[in-house]
Amino acid sequence: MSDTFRFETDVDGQTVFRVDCPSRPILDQIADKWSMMVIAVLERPARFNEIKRRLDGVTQRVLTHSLRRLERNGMIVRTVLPTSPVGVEYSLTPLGESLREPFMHLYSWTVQHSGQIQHSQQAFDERSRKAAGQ
Amino acid sequence: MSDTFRFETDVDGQTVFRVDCPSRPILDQIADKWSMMVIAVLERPARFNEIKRRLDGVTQRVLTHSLRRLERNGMIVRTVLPTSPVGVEYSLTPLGESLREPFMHLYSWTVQHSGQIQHSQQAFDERSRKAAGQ
DNA sequence: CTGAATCCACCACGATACTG
DNA sequence: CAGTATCGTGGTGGATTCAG
Repeated sequence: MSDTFRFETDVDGQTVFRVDCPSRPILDQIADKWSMMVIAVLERPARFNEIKRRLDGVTQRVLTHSLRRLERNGMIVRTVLPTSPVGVEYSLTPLGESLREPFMHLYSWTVQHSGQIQHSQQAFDERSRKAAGQ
Repeated sequence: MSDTFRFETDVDGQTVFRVDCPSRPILDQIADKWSMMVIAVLERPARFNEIKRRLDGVTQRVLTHSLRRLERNGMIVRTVLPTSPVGVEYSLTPLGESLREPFMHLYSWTVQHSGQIQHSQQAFDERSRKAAGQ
């Protein structure tokens, strides 16, 4: 097994996900709604307000923080354009580009199954209400 | 375009992710570290303590909540075993099963690139410290 | 235009204790 | 074994204001 997997050990044929695996905090950061949509939107380079407009409902603060984290993780690059007033363009790095495919698969899955999931949620809540009623 | 996509509109060739898209809250719940690892572990049905043991570092409370949400979303089923003392077995539904592939792709990506990401983070923090120092 | 800074409410999570 | 209940706390996100 690859060396990068050394913190995910097998015990009796069962995979154990260890706390000290380096991928833990990473996974925590990339498994995030806004990160996924930012990566999706950056198929082409875009400026701050364009991203904000296309990510309907995101606040300025949250978008700024998301972009900072993505930049820190090496998935996007931030370029200040020599315009007046200043413009800032965000674009994917090769690393960010390579993340698009797994992200888009997950996103497509979500869109395709959201109806079924909503139905499950309603049924679950219905059962809960009945149980609580008794 | 499919009807399920009706809340993701295109404007001048640009994809806009709308707030009122039904997939929004779903995506928020699915893009979660623990959900991903629970789905990964449930390749075979497993009992509560087995899942807890294989998800190193998860607290009882958090695992319970994750399992409840996954159950509510119709991705896993909870079965009480007629044993003494009582046992509870969790297993994937077809819906949960179909989520395994996109999840595992994303997880593999994370493990494979965590080294590179850590490096990017260090470089970013280094630049930030220098900038702050001035 | 692209943020940074501040205030504040919420809830997610950890720790701990208790139960059928 | 598989939870529930409670408390305390830090972080996340919204709203608003200020700035280069």
